[in-house]
Amino acid sequence: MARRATGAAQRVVAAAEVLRDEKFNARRIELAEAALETLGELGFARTSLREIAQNSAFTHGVFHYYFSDKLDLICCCVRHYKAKCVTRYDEVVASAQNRDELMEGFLAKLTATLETEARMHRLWYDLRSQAMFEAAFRKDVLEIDKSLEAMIWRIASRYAELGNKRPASSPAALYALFDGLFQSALLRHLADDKKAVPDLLDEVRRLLPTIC
Amino acid sequence: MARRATGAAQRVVAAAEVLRDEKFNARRIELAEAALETLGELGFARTSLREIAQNSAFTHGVFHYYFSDKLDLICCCVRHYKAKCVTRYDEVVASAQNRDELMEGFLAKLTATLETEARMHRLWYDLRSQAMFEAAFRKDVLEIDKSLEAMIWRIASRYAELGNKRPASSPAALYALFDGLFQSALLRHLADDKKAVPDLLDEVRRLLPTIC
DNA sequence: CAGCCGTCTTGACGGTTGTCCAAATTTCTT
DNA sequence: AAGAAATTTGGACAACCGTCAAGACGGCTG
Repeated sequence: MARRATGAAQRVVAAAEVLRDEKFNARRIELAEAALETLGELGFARTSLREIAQNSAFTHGVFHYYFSDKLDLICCCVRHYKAKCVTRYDEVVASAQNRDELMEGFLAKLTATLETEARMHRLWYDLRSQAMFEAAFRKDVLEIDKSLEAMIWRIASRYAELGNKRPASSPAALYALFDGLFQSALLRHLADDKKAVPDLLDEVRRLLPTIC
Repeated sequence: MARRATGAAQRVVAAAEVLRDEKFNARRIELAEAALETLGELGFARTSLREIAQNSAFTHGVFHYYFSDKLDLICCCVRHYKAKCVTRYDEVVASAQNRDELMEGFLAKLTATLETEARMHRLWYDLRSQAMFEAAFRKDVLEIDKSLEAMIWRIASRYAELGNKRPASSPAALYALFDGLFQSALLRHLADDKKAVPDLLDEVRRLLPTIC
C-alpha cells in the first residue's frame, strides 16, 4: 500500500516536472524568437542582450534567468531557426505534378524568401561565419547545413524524378551551388541591386534542367 | 624668373607631398596588416581596437591617427586583403601546359590555402556577412567578390581551352559553386573534420572536367 | 639654436557590455 | 489561506569599448 502510494506520488511528481520543463522550454523559445528579431536587424556583432531586451516585451534579467550565457541564448536561436527554415519548400515539392510546376513553385518561393525574409537569412550567414571562430556554434551550424543540403536534394531529386532522370551531381555540390547563388543574390539584393532577384531566377531556371 | 622659381618650388612641394602621402599610406597598410592578424584570430565581432594594438607593435592611439574610424580601418584591411587574395592561382594558370597539370596545380594550391590560410579566409566570410548588415562594407565586398569570380573564371576557361572546349556555365554560377564548396570545406576543416579537404578535392576533381 | 611639423604615447572620458544579485512579484503546493 | 517555490524586476558592478586630446618625441628647416 505504502509502496503503491509512493509510486503514484512519484509519478505525479515526475509528471509535474515534465510539465515545468515544457513550460520552461516554451519560454526559452519565446525569448529566442524575440532575440531573433533584433539579431536579424543588427547582426551578431552589434547585438547586445540589453538591445534584445529593449526591442522585446522582456527585461534583460529574464534572459539571464533562462539562459546561462549569451552564447547559450544564441545557440537556442540558431536551433529554433532551423526548424522554421528547413521545411520551406516541402509543400511545393509535395504538390507539384510536373517539372514546370515544381520549377515555378520553387522559383516563386525563392523570390518570396529573398524579398521578405532577407533579414533572417543574412543572420544565418552571419552565424555560420561565426561558427568558424566560435566552436560552441559549430555543432548546430553543421547540423543545419546538413538539413539544408537535404532540403535542396529533395527538390532536385523530385525534379529529376518528374523527368525520369537522376541528378547528375552530388548532394554536397548541388547545395554548394544553390547556397552560393543564394548568398550572392542576397548580398546584392540588400545592396539594392534590382537585378539580383531576376539574375538568380535566370540562373536557376537554366541550371536545374541541366543538372537534373 | 619668379614664375619659373615658383613653378619649381611648387613642383618640389608637390613632390614632397606625394612622398609624404606614400609614406602615410604605407604605414596604413602596415597597420592594416597587423590588424588582419587579430581579426583573423578573433573575427569581426570580438575584435576591438585595443586588442588589435596589444597583439601588434603599435599603440592604440596610432590606429586612431591613421584611421578616422574603426570602420575605416577594417575597410582598409578588406581592400588590402583583396590584393593578396586575387592573384593566388595566376601562376598555376600561366604555367600549366595541359589539363592535368592545371588540375593538379589548382588542387595543390587549394589544399595549401585551406590548411595554412584558414584564418584569413574565415575572416573574408565573416566580413562578407557583415556587409549584409553594414552598408559601409558593401562596395568593397562586392568588388572583391567580382574579382574572385574573375579569378575562378580564368582557371576554368583556361582549363576548358586546354581541352579545346568552352565552360558550360556562367561565371556567376561557377563562382557560386566553388565558393560554396570552399566555404563548406573550410567550416568542416576548422571543426577538425579530417575528410574536409579530401572531400573537397574529390568534388573538384569530378566537377571541373564535367563543366569545362 | 629655436621653432615647426608630423608622428606617436598615454591617460582620461562617457557610454555600453555581460553578469550577477537582492528584493518584489507571481504561481504553485499543501 | 499560508507558506514554498518559481519567476521577474531593476539596479549595481567591474570590465571593456571607441574616441579624443594634451603633451612628448625626433627630425627638419630656417
